[in-house]
Amino acid sequence: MTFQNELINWYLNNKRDLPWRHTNDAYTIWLSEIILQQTRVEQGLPYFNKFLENFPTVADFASATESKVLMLWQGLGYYSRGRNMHATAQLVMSNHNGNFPNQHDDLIKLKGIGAYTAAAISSFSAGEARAVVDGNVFRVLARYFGISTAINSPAGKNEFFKLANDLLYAEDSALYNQAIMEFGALQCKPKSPNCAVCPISIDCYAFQNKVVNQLPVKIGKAEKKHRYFNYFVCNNGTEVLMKERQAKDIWQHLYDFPNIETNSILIIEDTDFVNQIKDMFGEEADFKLITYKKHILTHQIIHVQFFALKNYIFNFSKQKELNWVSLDVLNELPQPNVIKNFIDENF
DNA sequence: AATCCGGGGCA
DNA sequence: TGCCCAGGATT
Repeated sequence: MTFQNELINWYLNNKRDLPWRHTNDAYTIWLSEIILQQTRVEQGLPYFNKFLENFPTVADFASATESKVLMLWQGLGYYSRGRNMHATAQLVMSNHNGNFPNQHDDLIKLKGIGAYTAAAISSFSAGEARAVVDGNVFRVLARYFGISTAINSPAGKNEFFKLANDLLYAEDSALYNQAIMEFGALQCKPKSPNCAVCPISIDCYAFQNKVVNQLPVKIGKAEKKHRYFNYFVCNNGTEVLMKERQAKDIWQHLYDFPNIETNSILIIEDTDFVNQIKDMFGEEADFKLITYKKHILTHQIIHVQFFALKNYIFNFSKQKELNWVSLDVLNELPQPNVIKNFIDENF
């Protein structure tokens, strides 16, 4: 049997029952594909159901507020995906008469849709002969064919894309694309793949040469940057001071607390720190440390300290993006997990 | 070409 | 702890 037929055969016997596999509606598939970018199926599944329930059509998505979209996205991470979806939904309404595109060349122009997602949507919804190349496909091809070109280098991307498209079973690209991804996710896993029961191990370069754990090759891994956020919790019993985060940084358009970022972990006795606080909150400001959390992102380790603040006077002219928010509606504002968790534990 | 953008699961 | 996940945008 050919490589392609082995994968399809394996898929038909081992596939998971996932909701987005029961439709060829481009909008629904788009929802699933954006949610699943860099996200495990188990983690994304409840979000997919939630979005489809709140926004049954692209028109419903387009007419929502961005804040509503980010609320639904809360906790999933990579929030630009949610913001890009919102912009794309509105563009589909204005430029495509509300009909979600299902052709690769139209899809690739939309915000948040790159090479993988354009191939996935066009293949799954229209049967277009485009090979998907995601993390699973990189891994399966690298191991089976013994390719040691780094998958995150431009040369590697070209090589794997060309190979994937050469291998594509064009008569049913959707079936084959699903098959190779599912095979990577369940059988040819990153850690401890079950090569003992693998149907293609006899022709697998990595298995035959005992280099399964050396493939695929990935380069880079920049050092994580340490940042120190010092949040000031101004809670008067009915309202709390919240800040909408602005452009060019993490958690864009999500809400956190007034923050003094420092270059190292700070201690409460630090004179410069105290002066900054008094400049921000007045001479009488009184504060004490509530808790410390280490919050780890892909490229940053954020050391978060929460301070309770009392006897403060706030000068709104210095911080226009700050607003008092009633505790009753606090859960209607999208927040990063570290903030939401703090509120859940302390309010 | 390199960096940024979250959060969670797993060995 | 380190790596990876149905990647894409930005510089």
